[in-house]
Amino acid sequence: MAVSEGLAIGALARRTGLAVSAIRYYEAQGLITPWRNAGGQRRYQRADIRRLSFVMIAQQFGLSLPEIREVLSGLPGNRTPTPQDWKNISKGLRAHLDQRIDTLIRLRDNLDGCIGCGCLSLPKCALYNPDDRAKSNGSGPRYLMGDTPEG
Amino acid sequence: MAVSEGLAIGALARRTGLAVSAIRYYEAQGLITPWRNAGGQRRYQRADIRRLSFVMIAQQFGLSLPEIREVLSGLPGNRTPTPQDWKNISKGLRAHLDQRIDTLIRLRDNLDGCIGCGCLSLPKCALYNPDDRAKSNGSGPRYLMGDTPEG
DNA sequence: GTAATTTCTAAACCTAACTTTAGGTCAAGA
DNA sequence: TCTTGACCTAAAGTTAGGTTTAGAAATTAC
Repeated sequence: MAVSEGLAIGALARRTGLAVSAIRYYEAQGLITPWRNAGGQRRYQRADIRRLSFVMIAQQFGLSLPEIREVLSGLPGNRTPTPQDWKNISKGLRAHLDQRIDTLIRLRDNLDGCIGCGCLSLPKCALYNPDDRAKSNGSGPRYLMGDTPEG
Repeated sequence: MAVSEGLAIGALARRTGLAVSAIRYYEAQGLITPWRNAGGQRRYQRADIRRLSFVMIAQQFGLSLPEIREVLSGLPGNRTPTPQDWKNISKGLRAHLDQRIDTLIRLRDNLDGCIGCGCLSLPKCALYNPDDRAKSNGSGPRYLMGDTPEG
């Protein structure tokens, strides 16, 4: 089995820990592009192990598959990615992760002062209208914990 | 409209920013329990505004609806919750959030040293076999970014 | 050469968290 | 009173991220 023959999908699955069905699904989502052998079976490059590993890590960081596809598009298409190539696209992940951590820390720091404060009066509260919910729809202001002060 | 008549579902929706359909869904999930008026329509207490606000905040913290139901079960059933009641159940949220933040910070601190390091050799990597993925199935070791060193 | 694996495609199924639709009832205002 | 808007139920649809199934073809092992 020459190297040029590539990896079968089952071998790639064993190397990455992913299910075969997941790998085919990722192909359908444009995250990985195998070629086909004479019999029509998928064949993968060794570099695809790293590619799928990157997908798994990025998922843990909270990126959706379309977002991961976007990040991966920063890799060179005409050659096997180098360590520097991976380093480059990882910067975007880092920024994404920093932002998520900041948001959570901000929420945490407001939890005691808000739910726990005893006033429960809100709109003053910092948990009022947080980022994620604000962008998710346009249906007017939201009053988290938003009873009127005397409520 | 006496206070004892309670809030209609549309009023509750406006006060919380939630969709009417979402409030009915939460009822089906056991998160909120309105009574019915003579005509069979749902009626809510003013305290339910705060209850739903709590649900929304807990969701942002990453809790599932069953988990939130569990947390809410710590509230007294026989009277309107006091600020201290809310403070008490918020402690569980705080712990949950602390854990999530720790996990993300650990992941972030390993990102540069792993994807970005240039070696890409892994299983040595700390991103290898992280918590969430490890518990999610038993299909053997996982080699995130797991090419062999010469790959 | 034959048997056992593996792989193939397409389509259906799954969970979470909701929304939408359809057809009908209730409530509030002029 | 009448009309309009709010509300009701049940069921189906939606999105993300996959898994499962079924029947057929390719590959590998002996």
